[in-house]
Amino acid sequence: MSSILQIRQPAFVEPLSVSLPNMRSGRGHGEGQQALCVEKIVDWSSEAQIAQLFTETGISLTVSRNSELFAEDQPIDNIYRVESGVIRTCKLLNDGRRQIDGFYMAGDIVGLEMGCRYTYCAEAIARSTVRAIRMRSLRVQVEAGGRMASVLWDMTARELQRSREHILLLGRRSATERVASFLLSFASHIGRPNAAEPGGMILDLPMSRQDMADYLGLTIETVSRTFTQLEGMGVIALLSARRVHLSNRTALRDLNG
Amino acid sequence: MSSILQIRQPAFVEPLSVSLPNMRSGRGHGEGQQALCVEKIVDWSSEAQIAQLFTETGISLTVSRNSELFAEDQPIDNIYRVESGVIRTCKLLNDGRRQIDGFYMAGDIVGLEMGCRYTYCAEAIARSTVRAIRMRSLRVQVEAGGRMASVLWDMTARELQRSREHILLLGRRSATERVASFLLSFASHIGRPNAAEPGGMILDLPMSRQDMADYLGLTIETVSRTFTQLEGMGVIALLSARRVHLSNRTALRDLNG
DNA sequence: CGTCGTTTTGATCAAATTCAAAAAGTGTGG
DNA sequence: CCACACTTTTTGAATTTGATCAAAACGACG
Repeated sequence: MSSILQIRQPAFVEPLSVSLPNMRSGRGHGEGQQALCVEKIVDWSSEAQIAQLFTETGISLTVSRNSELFAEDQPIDNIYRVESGVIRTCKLLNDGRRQIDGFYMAGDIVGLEMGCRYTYCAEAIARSTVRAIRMRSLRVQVEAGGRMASVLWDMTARELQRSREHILLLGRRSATERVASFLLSFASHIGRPNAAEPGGMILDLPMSRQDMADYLGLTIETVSRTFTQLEGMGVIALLSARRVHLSNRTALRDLNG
Repeated sequence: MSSILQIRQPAFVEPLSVSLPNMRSGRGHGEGQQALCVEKIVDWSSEAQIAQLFTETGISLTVSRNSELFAEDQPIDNIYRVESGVIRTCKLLNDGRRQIDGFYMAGDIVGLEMGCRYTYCAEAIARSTVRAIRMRSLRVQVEAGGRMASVLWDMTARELQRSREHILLLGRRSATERVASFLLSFASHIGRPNAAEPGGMILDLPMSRQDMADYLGLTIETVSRTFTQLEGMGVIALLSARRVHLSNRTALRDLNG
């Protein structure tokens, strides 16, 4: 029943072999004070601490467009922090159907998994640079306790939260709502949360329609049609295929369900 | 566009007020040895450790059918371990659409969140008992390091993994695949992974069709139709609405995509 | 300028939803 | 034990949303 006959050829993806020398973990940091409970504000001190850890003890790598950082089922060796470019993580079904879990940009952490093997793969959407550190060293740090243990836990929990938002989107939102929601969350992810830039803001989308479709659980055609539909409604303007002007942020927010 | 006019009345849910006295966190446990990397095997020692923590320092609560353990946006106070019954966690859209994230049964942990407020709610599907411990005390334990820090990180990561599987299901699987997948994963969650019980196994589903639909991103009608369709294919047998005989586990596995 | 990959648009199709109603199950009180 | 009210589940018919198939438009690049 409902067998998918047409198999989309997955984009050719270069494997990337990474081998890092063993390294000692960075020195443990002292007693961290309890995280302040300010809602919706990113905890910059932990962000900085993570950044420092990767910059000091991480190894820099360049991943070219469409090559993979790691593959599904590959033993987990490293964890990565994106320095530039964009990484997508995704899962594949045997018939080629693809689901993208997320897009990771400068400052984001990719590969935060605890099992023995990655359960999804990570590929570069555009030429990217990342810093890698050994997963093993993170584990040691966590067991050592202190601020770092709680920061890593926190990061994982935040990822889980994002993931649940994604579940809601895929399970219960219409195509229009999905695209609207995507534009808004990408805009805020890019680091321009809701600054009321007068006249709206311009968004450069680094990913293809196929990537958006695979993230949103739709087809390219539907994504494309929804964009033109939103343009017709005066909510966005398409400066070019990948350059969108969010003219009416409020309307967009209303559309998102 | 695509406005949902008909608003499903969300099932009436009793609020539950829980207030626990402050408690001291359990004593820190000593140096844990590195977790063995045996794939797909549940780490029973950490499971036992968590169980012990909740049993020793947790407060027991009973939640009646359809009453809530905690609500979305409520400040995070406790974290819970299910002792009996079934808890569902879900998110609501303002027009009443609901998405269920997961079903939690004996031994499962509910409410593992790091922000200030819950981002989803938890309700009992059937009368359940849970043990609650203060989130604050867990944080202290994590910062203290040791085995517990890594166990909690691990649990959160495992939840994230489950969540990504759910994303794949909602984004890229057909109705039939979703139901097949649900039956299999529920069967293994219930603790009977793939024991080749000759003649198949009987599964008692504690949740309504509405709950399954809201978990699978479908409607009750589609779930019901899919069940009868699977029965017609000889893959399952419906002993009663909530009692399913998985006659052909292999076929079910093939259906799941 | 021609080629190749991406995006848009159009026409048709199918899967799942919606609307509607019958059937089955549950619990209550006589 | 049965009658009655009420909820859940199943089934049917019509409708809708988004998918599929097909082709044209667009853009980047040699």
